[in-house]
Parts: sequence; structure tokens; C-alpha cells
Amino acid sequence: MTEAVGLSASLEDYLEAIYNIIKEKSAVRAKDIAAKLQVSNASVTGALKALAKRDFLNYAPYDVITLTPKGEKLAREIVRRHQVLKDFFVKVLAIDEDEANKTACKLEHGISPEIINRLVQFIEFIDVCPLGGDKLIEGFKRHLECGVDSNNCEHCLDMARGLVAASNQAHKVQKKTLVKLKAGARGLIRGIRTKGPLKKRLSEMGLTPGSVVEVERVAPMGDPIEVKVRGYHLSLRKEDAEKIEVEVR
Amino acid sequence: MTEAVGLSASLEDYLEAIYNIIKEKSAVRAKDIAAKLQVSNASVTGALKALAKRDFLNYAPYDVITLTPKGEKLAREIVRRHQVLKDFFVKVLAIDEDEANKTACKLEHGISPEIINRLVQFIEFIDVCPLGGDKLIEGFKRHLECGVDSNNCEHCLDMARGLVAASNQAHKVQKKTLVKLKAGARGLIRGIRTKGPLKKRLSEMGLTPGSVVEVERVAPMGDPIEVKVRGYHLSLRKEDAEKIEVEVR
DNA sequence: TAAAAAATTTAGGTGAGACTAAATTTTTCC
DNA sequence: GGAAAAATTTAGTCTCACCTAAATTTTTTA
Repeated sequence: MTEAVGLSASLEDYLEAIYNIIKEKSAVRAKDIAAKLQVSNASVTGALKALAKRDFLNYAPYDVITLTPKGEKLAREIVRRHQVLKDFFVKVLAIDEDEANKTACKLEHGISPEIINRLVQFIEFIDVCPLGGDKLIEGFKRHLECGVDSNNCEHCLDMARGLVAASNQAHKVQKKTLVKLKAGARGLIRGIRTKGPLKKRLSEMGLTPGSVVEVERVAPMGDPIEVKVRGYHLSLRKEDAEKIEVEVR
Repeated sequence: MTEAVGLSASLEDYLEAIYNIIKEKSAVRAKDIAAKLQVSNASVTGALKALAKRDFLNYAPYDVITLTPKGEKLAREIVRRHQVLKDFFVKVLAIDEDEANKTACKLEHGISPEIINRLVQFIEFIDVCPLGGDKLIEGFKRHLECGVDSNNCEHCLDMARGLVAASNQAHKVQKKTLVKLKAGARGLIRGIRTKGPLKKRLSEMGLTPGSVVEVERVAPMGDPIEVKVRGYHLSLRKEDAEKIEVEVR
């Protein structure tokens, strides 16, 4: 007799839609729900029955639809998750509102309260911390404006140099190949000394001039070398790593 | 003839699991996949067929399982999404590794490349920006250590005061009730001047001493007042807002 | 107020993705 | 090399969440 495990993502969507429609228009019609969720009217009926059976809403065929206290509470929670995610995307990551909403819709299910709360704290913290504040986010936005091709933007390169500097000891700028870096060190990629298919392959992995590469582990004989670039974990052969010119300091 | 819409979350999970098992042990057995994803062996067979049909892996009954180039590429992409999310949770939000992994698993489907890239940029930016850097994240962690009851921690209160200050004009600390705040202003809640069910209700909405409340909109006659606290959007009646003491400056 | 229009529900399917149980193939080990 | 064990696949169900088409109820309007 295990019940009450929580709602499926789909039913959460229905509950959220109902909550939002009530807020906007105070009356909920099945048609509106169908329109908002882009499903057929028949599907809505099914969902309403499922939600009613679990006591999230009051519903009888052809009757008005209202949320139960339990339903209202959960709906509010879902809306909050959505809002927090959207806020983070818009305010911190500078994603446009549309995309932020779309993604929030997809992620809002299955994110723990713990992480949502952290996110709220983080957004507030960024706002307020003497080290952060609006300046931080403004700086980030400026940084973003340089576009993807960060190898052509001195501002971005300076950023990246700072990132590199943070993890190393020496203070003079040096050029090396990737094989010379020790585990934990970071380098700014300035060139790929090869061409043809190999160059293409390396590029596809994210190893392009302007991006920062972090050495994670080096195998006993220096081969292979595990690195991280742009979120990808890669294992490079020594001979390939030798082709990659990096700047360190 | 619309094909190639992308994989379902479930199939992405299988692909990811296969990729990870290959990395660890170089041979993939259906049993391992089943164990990793906590599904029955029979379910694995079904998924393998589905993935093979779409050319993500090479598979024939009782034969060895290998990824096609297409499968490998997508798998790498999925693993990257997972990794980026996990990094963000662990490094920025200071979530423990276990929880970070679990949540990354749930969110890694249906997050756009755009947002993933922004996250990478943001994590790198935080690391490097003169205004940010490790100090920012250390500060955030210290902030978190104060626990949930931020009303008892001077450090947190100072943070919150800073947050409040950022949105207001006056520079002297003042105590007011929430009704006195204009749209856009933030206040630090210092007390709730009521008790019983109303106090409980307000608390449940997140209106507790120590948290920051932001006024979003005030209706013509000052009633109701729309506010945001801890990610929740609330609509408060004027008479309730009068019960809430806030500190502004 | 009754016929037409609109909204909603029921009935009957489909496909994805899981399961159990039984059959089959591969591997291990005596 | 063959029997026992292990792994894998097949067969047959189940639930969820969607669909279309037809029936029913409510609302509108002439």
C-alpha cells in the first residue's frame, strides 16, 4: 500500500497550469489547460481525474475545477521552483526570458528543495556580497558580449588569463605545449599546431584557441593526459597534447 | 517522415550508462547497465534494440555492444551536461557530491546547449573575475554555514542588510512595516507582529525574520501587495502586510 | 425556449518504458 | 566435452500519458 510518492512530471505540469490560470482569470476551463499545455481536451479530462483521485483538486464531470488546500500548496511549490530557475537563468546567466521559461518548465520537476533553496541563497548572495553584486553580473554580461570566438577578444583573453593564473605558481607569461602542464594546472589555448582531420577532431572536442584547459590527471608515462575543456572531460594522447599550444603564468 | 527528434530521457540514460561503463571497464554487459540504472535485465534489452535501431549503437542479440560514432558523440554530450551541472552544484552551490550527481541525472535531459554553455562560462567567470574568484564562493559557503535560521547570525543579517541597501535610496537604517515599502524596494524582515494561525500562515509562505522581502507591485489602494520572498511570489492583504516589520535603509 | 454552437467527457487506441516468468544462449568448471 | 551456472533474450503484461472520434452536457443565441 505505498501511495503518495509525489506526482509525475506530467501531472505537476497540469497542476501548475491550473494554478496559473486561476491566478490570471480566476476560472479554470479545461480548454485553457489544454491550450496552455498543448494537449488535447480529452487528455485534460484524464489528468483532472487523476489529480482529483489523489485529492489535489475538486472535480466532478462538467463541474467547476478548484484546487484543494493540498493541491494549492503543491502548486505553489512547483511555481516557485519554476520561478527560481527562471530567475537564475535570466538574472545570473543572462538568458533571454523565453528560453529561460522553456527550460525552467523542463527542469522544474525533480529538482530537490535543497538545491532550489541554495539557488535562492546564491542569487541573493550574488546580489549583496561585497565581492559580488550587480557589478559581478554586469561584468559577466559584458564578458558574454564578446561572443563565442573569445580568441579575438582581448577582454575575454584577459579573463581567461586570470583563470589560468589562479591555478599556477609562476607569474611570468609563458608559452608551452599542453604536455608540459602538471595535474591541476590550467592553460589558455593559443594555437593548435596541426591541421586536417586531427585538428578538426580536437576542435570538435572543444580544444580551440581562446578556451581554458585544465589538466586533471596525467598517467604514469605521461600518456594519456586527462583534461577538462568547456565542461568536457577528455583523454588525450601525449602526441596530440604536444600539438596544443597553451599560455600559462 | 519526421525522425531524429532526439532521444527520450530514458534512452539518454542508457546511452550515458553505456558510455560510462565502457570508460570504466571497456566491456559493456547488459547486467551492468541494469545495475547502474536500477532496471531489470529485460528492460535493458529493449533499450538496446531501440538505440541500435536509431544507429546509436552496434548490437545484435548475444553479441558485444559498442557505440557507433553517432552514439559516442551524443553520449559525450550527455556526460558533459551531467558534468557541468554537477560542477555547478558542487563548486558554486556547495551541494554535496551525492546529491549533486542525483540531481544532475534528473536535469541533464532537456537542458539546452545554450544554457549549458552559459553555465560553463559562468563557472569560469566566477573563478576568474576580479570581483569574484574563490573569495566569492568561499564567502558564499561561509554564508551557508550560518544555517537556515539566518535571524540569529549577524553575518547573514549583514548580508541581508546589504541586499536591502542595494535597492533603496536612504542610507539610514529604519524600521517600518511592509506596507510602507514602495514597489521595487526590499526589506529585511525583523519581526511578525501577530500570532496564532495568521503567524503560522505567513511563516509557511516564507515570511520569517531574517529573510529578505521584495515588493513587486502595489495595487491602487495599497491592497493587495505583491511580494517575493525566498522565491515565492505572494499576494498579501494590506492588513497582513501591516503585521510585518521590516528594516530598510 | 428550443435549436445551434461550444465545451467537455467517454470510448477505444497507440506507443514508450517498465515489469515477471520462461526460454535460449553463452560461459564456467569439473 | 558436457552439465551447471550465469547472462541474455523473448513473450506477455501493466501503467502512463497521450491521441481521435463520437457522445453528452452546458451555454449561447435567434
